[in-house]
Amino acid sequence: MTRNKLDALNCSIANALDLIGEWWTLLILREAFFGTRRFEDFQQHLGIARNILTARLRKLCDSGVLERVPIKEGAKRHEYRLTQMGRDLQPTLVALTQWGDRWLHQANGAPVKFVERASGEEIADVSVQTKAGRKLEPRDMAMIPGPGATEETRERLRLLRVAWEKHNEI
Amino acid sequence: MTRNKLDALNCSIANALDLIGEWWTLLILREAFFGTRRFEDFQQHLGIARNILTARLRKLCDSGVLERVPIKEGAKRHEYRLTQMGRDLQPTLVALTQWGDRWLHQANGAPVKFVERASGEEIADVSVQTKAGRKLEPRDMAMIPGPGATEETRERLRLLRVAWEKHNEI
DNA sequence: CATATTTAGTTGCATATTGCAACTATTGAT
DNA sequence: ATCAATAGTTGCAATATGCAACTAAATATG
Repeated sequence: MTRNKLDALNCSIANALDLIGEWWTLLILREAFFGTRRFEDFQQHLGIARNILTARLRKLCDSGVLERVPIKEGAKRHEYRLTQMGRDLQPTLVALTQWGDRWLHQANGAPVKFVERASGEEIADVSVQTKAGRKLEPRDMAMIPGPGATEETRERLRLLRVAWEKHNEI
Repeated sequence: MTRNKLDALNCSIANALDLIGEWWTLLILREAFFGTRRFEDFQQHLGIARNILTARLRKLCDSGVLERVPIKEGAKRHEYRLTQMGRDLQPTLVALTQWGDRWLHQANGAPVKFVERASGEEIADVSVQTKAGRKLEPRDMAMIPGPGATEETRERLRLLRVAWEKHNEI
């Protein structure tokens, strides 16, 4: 995709994918969560082409997901670190990992388990919840226009609601 | 990426992205959550090339994320519907949407709001939690080898733990 | 029932993206 | 001062995507 008419979609997923939806990008970010910081390490762990890695790291830095900082005070070499914006992708990455674990079984089960650092206790499945913490299944969740909705988005959501009232299903 | 050496990564994100990480795929799934079911509707709403849409829908059906069912009893035409496997991507998609809303501001705010259908109450931010429902920040979460971990994965996680003990940060 | 119009693709070709491998310029180590 | 490692860049081949025209079957219309 050359995501050119992207704005027309009026969709935060489209905007997000424009930044982090390219080939390799989420794997680079997974590596970053794994503690990888250096160009050579990303390259070797992932087996990604060097020119592509260059392009992806640049884009991630430009957009603020990673930052390029000196290895140590005053050094000329640098490393790539997650910013708050990058760390904030954690729920997305964990949700995607759990989905993969659940539906795309590795031969012997999940390669990696997520635990609370302090207790060692395994974390819960990432889920959509009310503010009170009640879990919501897809059918219990609805979409309504937000402040940035275009007229087209409003119309589509209206049609969606009408269709729901007929079928009561996704 | 021709994700060929993908297994070597021993990573559920890599496996998941192999299925749903291609250009357009997550946008097609967003459309499906929006209620879109027919080829022409996907094509028109997204503005995707028809041959690519064909390829993506086929792959999603083959892998069980969507299913191809007759429009109505006995009809020859069919539509594409989310399976349980597909609906199970909801937390991932909502998390990604919220990330986009938070960090990639549309001109006027979020285009779409997610609410509980019954109450109309806005949902919470998707987050990583303990089983007891305590919210975990990235620094409070750790990764340990799961049953499917390769020796290489184990070694990397060990190094990650060592590095953590030195720096206490991601 | 015959014909027109939708629908759901397929095909061929132009363009863009990615992979690969060799090359280069610094940096840091000895 | 020399050398190896690091972090890229460059050029070209292989893939993937975009675009527009074409097609066949299914449904709608008169």
